[in-house]
Amino acid sequence: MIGAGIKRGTAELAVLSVLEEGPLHGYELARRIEQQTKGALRFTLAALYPMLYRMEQRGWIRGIWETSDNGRRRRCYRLTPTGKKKLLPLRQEWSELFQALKMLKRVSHA
Amino acid sequence: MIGAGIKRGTAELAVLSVLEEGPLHGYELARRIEQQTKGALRFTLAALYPMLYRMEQRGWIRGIWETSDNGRRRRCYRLTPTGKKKLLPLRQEWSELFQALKMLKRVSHA
DNA sequence: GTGTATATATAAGATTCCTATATGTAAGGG
DNA sequence: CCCTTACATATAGGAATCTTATATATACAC
Repeated sequence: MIGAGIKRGTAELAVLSVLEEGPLHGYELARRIEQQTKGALRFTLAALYPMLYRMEQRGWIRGIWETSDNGRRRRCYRLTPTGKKKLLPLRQEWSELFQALKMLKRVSHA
Repeated sequence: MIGAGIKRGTAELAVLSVLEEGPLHGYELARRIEQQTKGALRFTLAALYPMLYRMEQRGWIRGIWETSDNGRRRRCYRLTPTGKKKLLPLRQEWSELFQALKMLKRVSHA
């Protein structure tokens, strides 16, 4: 059975997927998600920051403060080994959900 | 852009999809969703009933009280024309979401 | 010095889903 | 006749996620 969290957790998968490419800070993360999905998936920063805290507390990501070239202070997040291990089962859960919805569609058209 | 409701609204699509096959009451509805998705998608009745009220208030479904052969009182819901019209765009939204998540996956594997 | 882009943060609110609980009928076994 | 299981609807309390709105602060261009 698909867990309860999965149905809402689009942001979780999106963050993990983007961080898989490399470390990033929140502001850029939001832009990448939007760009890579061609604007289809979009998160406000107000939704993202609390999400990043939660994921850090779970040990999926780790953030460190750094100063960029322009002298701006920002928090750079990277995937932890634990977070990396979560990606595959998370994607499988999503895949299950998609298949389940397809089944409902198929039956109703039979 | 994908609307906010879509990411959580699995139950909504499931209910509409199953009701598309024909009128049903809540209890049976829950069983059909579980059966047709082979147990992958499952909703408790406590989650379903409030959902049915909301959908009725929006005019997507309409429920009427009836007495079954065994003499049990139950509320039978059927899709309204408005509800039927919502199904296609809802499925398109879901499709968009799936594609968006696939894009994130594809990029991260490039 | 004013605006725009960068960057993080919190508060208040809505929505959806869950567990737990309550109510009541019908059918079958012991 | 009592107990359990299946049928059937309903509400309360709580958790999680996402939204809008707001606050703060720096860098750069005009």
